[in-house]
Amino acid sequence: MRVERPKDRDHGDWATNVAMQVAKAAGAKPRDVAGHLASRLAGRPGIASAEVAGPGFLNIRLAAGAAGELARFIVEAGPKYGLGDAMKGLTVNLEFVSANPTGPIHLGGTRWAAVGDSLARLLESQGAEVIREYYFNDHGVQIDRFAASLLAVVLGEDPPEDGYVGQYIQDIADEVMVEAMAARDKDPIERPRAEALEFFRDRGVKVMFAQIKESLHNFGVDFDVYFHEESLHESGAVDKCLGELKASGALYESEGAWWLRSTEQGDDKDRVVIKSDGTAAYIAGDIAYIRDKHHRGANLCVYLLGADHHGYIARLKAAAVALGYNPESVEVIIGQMVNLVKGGEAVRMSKRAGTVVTMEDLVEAVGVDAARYALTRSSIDATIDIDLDLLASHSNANPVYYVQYAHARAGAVARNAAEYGISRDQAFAPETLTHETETALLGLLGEFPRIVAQAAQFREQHRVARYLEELAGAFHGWYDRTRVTPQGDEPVTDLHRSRLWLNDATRQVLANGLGLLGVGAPERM
RNA sequence: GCCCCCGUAGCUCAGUUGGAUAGAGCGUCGGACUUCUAAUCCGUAGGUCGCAGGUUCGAAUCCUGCCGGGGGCACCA
Repeated sequence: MRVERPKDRDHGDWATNVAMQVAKAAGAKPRDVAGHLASRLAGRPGIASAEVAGPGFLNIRLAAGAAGELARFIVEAGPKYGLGDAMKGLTVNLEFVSANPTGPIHLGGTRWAAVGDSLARLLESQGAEVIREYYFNDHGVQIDRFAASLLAVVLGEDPPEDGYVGQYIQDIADEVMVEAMAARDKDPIERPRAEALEFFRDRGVKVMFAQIKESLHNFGVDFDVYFHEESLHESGAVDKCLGELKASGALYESEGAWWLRSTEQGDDKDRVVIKSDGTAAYIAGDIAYIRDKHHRGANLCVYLLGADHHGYIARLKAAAVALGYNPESVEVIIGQMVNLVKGGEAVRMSKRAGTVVTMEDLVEAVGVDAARYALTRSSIDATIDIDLDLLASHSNANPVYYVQYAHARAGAVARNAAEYGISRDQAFAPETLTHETETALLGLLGEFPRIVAQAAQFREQHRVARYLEELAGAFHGWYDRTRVTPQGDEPVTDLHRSRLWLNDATRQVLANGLGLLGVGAPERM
């Protein structure tokens, strides 16, 4: 059952299918139920008409003043318009990006940075407390390979097998060397090989991580917690956790290894947590990490992962269950991949071919706003193509400008109105906002809170972007056919003043919506 | 083989968790600036919603099967 804005304006301002839904239970025909409701609604304050239509829809038309009052409400609510409290009391640990510190963040990670931050804003808009978290995999063999790659380039050797290549390896190695010299450390390359490797591992990761943090910051994404996997091992948290899980029977022993019952959460097979040589598998860190997140107050752990990590869902939920938590306390959101496109053709990103696009490349090419908007306006279920040339163009193939322009335009209207002495301090006559573009605009403005609440509930930030495009369209149409300032020697009337409220209300909603996407709302363009 | 995502206008994608005549942008074609920002607006053309069944008052949406594209299936991390 729902009350919604009908697609067809002829069907009124609001329409509901309630009569069809309850007809069976009421033992009456849908149209009869609707007719009864219509007669009860008609004549109530604010309602102009209520009619039965089609198989039993109830079409409701609001009195002009009632619809227009919304403009005042929005302007007075300001940045708070659109907020809700459906998630009050919920503490969400939202983990995203978590790219390995062995290189810069690529397009894929950039998508999760934009989406994750937007989801965080959406959850917060509904009253949830959100911890933005980045899990820093600084423990495994890939870090050893990274260190070996740095050392190799300093020594002028060939990169190691499965090592990392690219200019950034040289740059980081240089930076590590410069820092070593400045600190008057012992020259790294004079050290024994094992010691030199450890030196580059430690310093190299620090430098790489600082770069990643800076890129994210410049992208407008700052995490509350940068969590080091290494710390779970160093503190003994992993060992302690594993010991308890063995003792409690949450893990079982087979073929000399200890297993997690991930099949109970839909996995193809159970997963090894403690290898038969007694060492911990990667997943052991994940388990201890989930416990740590809960201990830090999270009652919902959300993971935003790429499609290539789809297999993690079952094992992360199984990990929660093994720890005694509800599997619902772990939520894994899987997003599809990002493709690089040039001239209409897909380009396979390859380090060797030099076709890798990083977060910094993307920002440099198109700017933060265009980048974030392009990455958040699509459903995460859709694979997206990024065409740098297209995004850099200030054309309508680039809807971020369409929305931003609407905001800037509303700002210009307000400035002009001020010059004419039109201000919101004077009369507001909501019943004067009767132009068809005004009815449409007011209708859309009224939907914003519901759009935001649903976007948060379904973890679908793209709904906000799509809504903003629709709202911007309605605003441009209104701008084109009505005027806030008088023409010629026309006097200023209540209609002009009332339209300023509508203009400012629209600007507020555009700003609030863009804010949820982490995209700027410029005053001028 | 099994699991996940996708298939909607020439292209890129929405489609309010089952509603009324399936939408937007780009691209076509044609219009609108001597007055608040033309990064805009108005009009036009374009569809077996991958295919076939099923569920019901009603399906792009839910179920089953098939076809096509992408991703994943380690005692790696």
